[in-house]
Amino acid sequence: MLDIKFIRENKDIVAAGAKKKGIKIDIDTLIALDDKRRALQLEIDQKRAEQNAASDTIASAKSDVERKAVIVQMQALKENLKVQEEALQEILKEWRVLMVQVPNVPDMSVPDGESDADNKEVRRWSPASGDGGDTPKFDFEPKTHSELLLAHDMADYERGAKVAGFRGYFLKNDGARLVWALERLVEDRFMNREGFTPMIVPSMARREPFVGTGYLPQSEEDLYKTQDGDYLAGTAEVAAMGYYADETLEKKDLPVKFFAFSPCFRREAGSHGKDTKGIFRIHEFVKYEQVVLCESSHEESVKLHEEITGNAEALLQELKLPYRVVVNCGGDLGLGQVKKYDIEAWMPSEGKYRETHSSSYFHDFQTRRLNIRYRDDSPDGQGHGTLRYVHSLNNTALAMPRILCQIVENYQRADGDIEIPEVLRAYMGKDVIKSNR
RNA sequence: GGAGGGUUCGCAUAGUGGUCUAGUGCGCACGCUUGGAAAGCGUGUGUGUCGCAAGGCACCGAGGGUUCGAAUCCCUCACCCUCCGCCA
Repeated sequence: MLDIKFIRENKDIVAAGAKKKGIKIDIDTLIALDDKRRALQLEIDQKRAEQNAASDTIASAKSDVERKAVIVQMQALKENLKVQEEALQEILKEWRVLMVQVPNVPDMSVPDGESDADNKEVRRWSPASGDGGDTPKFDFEPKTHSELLLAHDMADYERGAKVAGFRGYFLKNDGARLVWALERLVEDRFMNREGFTPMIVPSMARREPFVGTGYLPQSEEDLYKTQDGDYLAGTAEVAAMGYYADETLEKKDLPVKFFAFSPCFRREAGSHGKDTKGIFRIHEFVKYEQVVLCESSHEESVKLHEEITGNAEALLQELKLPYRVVVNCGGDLGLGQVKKYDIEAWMPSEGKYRETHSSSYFHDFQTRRLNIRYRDDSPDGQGHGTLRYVHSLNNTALAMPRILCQIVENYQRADGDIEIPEVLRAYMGKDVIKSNR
């Protein structure tokens, strides 16, 4: 949610931002409606002032006659007031519908474009050549992750579908053990990093935090919903952001950094036919997410955005997976996002980089909806500072089992064996996953 | 699943239809006092919104209703606590 004042004062910027994101919204209609809202609110306030004054008169009236006269007057006023209040309710209803549709304004550095095809590469890394790394070459035809997992009895999709339906899966043997090894790796790395609070957060949550984070009402069809009206979250961001909803934080405690774990559920509506083989795109997975709240400053947001992006890159570098970072174009940004980097790791079987991490910042778009504030230092060093909305950011730390796709494909050998990344060997207790020759 | 109690200005409490635009205590801020501190005394002490300002309006868990007027009465919901039942 943007501040209506900001929208009124910067309607051209807001309109241009929406256009860049490819979102249709008529700002003039919203402002015209807001004019009505303001005018009506003023009239109602004046009537209420009259009513409040009369109330004192009635209470202190010397005679019943006097009292009666004012009451009759107020009865008439009340009828009038009621009509206006109902009119205001109608306007507010419409106003809110429009307000939650207004997207946040993308950063200047976000490239124009319609879809992920228009995202711009920022940098590349590969274990062979480091920065500016080339895409790796195989001297044999690389198998797909789906084939590799099956060949080593690390996954079972048929029984997955039998039990859990389309996109259902079981992970077995070294497939399951790789996930557990990765969990321990990422936990060890983030617990050695300053400032992150480890959290296990709810996956099932009320509607409010979904609206607060910007997933609702726009993406209703991407979410699973329970018969009690709760939703299953596609990311720990939802619950982690909800954690401090309606609270005021201390400036000295900022930035707040969560290392949040949760199961994730995504309906993948509209992805029919995409990535149907293997475990790249599935309905249920687990993820460690970095969620950050910081003071209300663009510079601070940018600094932390680079930091949490770097955290994810460090992990991929340790795993020695070739990757690139892209800056997402306007059309590939979510409603609330100001800027987003996707990190994509190399997928040899496809000859493409595929997304493993998504790192974005929102300014106060989410926290305005969630009502998360902090008290700023007062300008003169005395008394209270003003309350401000914190800024929010998030990035994947590690999502599983998706990362297995890139691991097994990049670490496959001509003989069919899969090497285990060096950093995982201690956790796995071996160096190689042997094929069943 | 059943029964009861609760949710008030940072904290604790008062408040059962009209001087409640919410009292008191604690805390906090500033000032006085003091050699310094404590105590004491005094003043102040939320958020949002409209307004150049003076000031107005809204907010007593949330949403509705009754009334000229609601923290207070009625309804619905959320959460917390206690007990009973069930379960781990």
